[in-house]
Amino acid sequence: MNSCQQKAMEKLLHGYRCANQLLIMDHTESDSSMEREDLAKSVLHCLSDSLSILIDTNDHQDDQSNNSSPQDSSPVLESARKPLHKRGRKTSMAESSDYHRHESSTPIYHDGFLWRKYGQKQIKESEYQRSYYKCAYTKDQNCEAKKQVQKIQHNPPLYSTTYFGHHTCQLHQAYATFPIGTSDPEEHEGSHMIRFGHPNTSFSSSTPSLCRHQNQDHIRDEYMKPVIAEEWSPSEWMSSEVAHAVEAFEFNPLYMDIS
DNA sequence: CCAATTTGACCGCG
DNA sequence: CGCGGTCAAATTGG
Repeated sequence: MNSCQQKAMEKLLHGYRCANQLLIMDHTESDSSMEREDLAKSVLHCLSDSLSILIDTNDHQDDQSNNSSPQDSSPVLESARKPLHKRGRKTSMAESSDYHRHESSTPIYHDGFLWRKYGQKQIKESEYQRSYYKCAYTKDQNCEAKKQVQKIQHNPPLYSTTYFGHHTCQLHQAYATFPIGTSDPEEHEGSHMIRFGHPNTSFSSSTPSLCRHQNQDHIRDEYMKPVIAEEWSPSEWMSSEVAHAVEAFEFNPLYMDIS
């Protein structure tokens, strides 16, 4: 499995998790509409990103077969699709493993990951502050993923969310994992599935719990709350082969074999 | 009381 | 030296 496929796979998986999270959310909670919207957007973005990756990969392969001059063998991913930053003038962070910027009319808080804020700064040219987040599992699992959220325009409102690095943590995806191989329906019936619980991971005492809500200027922060899902069966949505493949991928993305 | 956020200090880089 | 990014002590609030 090449890196582009892997990338697409990761995106799709994340989209799957977001959709799943959306599905198991407590719809009776009044203040969850924002979160639902964010998650739905995340699903769309994951799908469109995966598509773009696959399309790019395809184009790239076509280029290579038609004309055997691979102009650029570096990863074609986000940087190629998103002309947000000038090429050849990369910042040190843009050069780092993974970098993805996204703009939307509302700030993205619920993207399916759990973040912890570690700073906020007034940026020179912008009249709005920039907020710095890192994965809540940074300490626990050395997950290096970070993101920055900044309002960049007032009317119409425009927010920029920039992601750095990729998630190496396992817990963030826990809500989307499912018991595999145990197809006994009794086992799920009436059982509760907690979003951040993972069947194969024990929680350490430093496992981040869920955060509080906070209002602050235009940068409003809201985090996910634990939600208990009832009567949800993964087999409804995924064939067992796919489920196995996904599990294999999650535990060792490099060894996954799809053709 | 505990954990997450806030916020000013600090630090490395250009 | 100024800027952006990060740290960590203080603060906040459930």
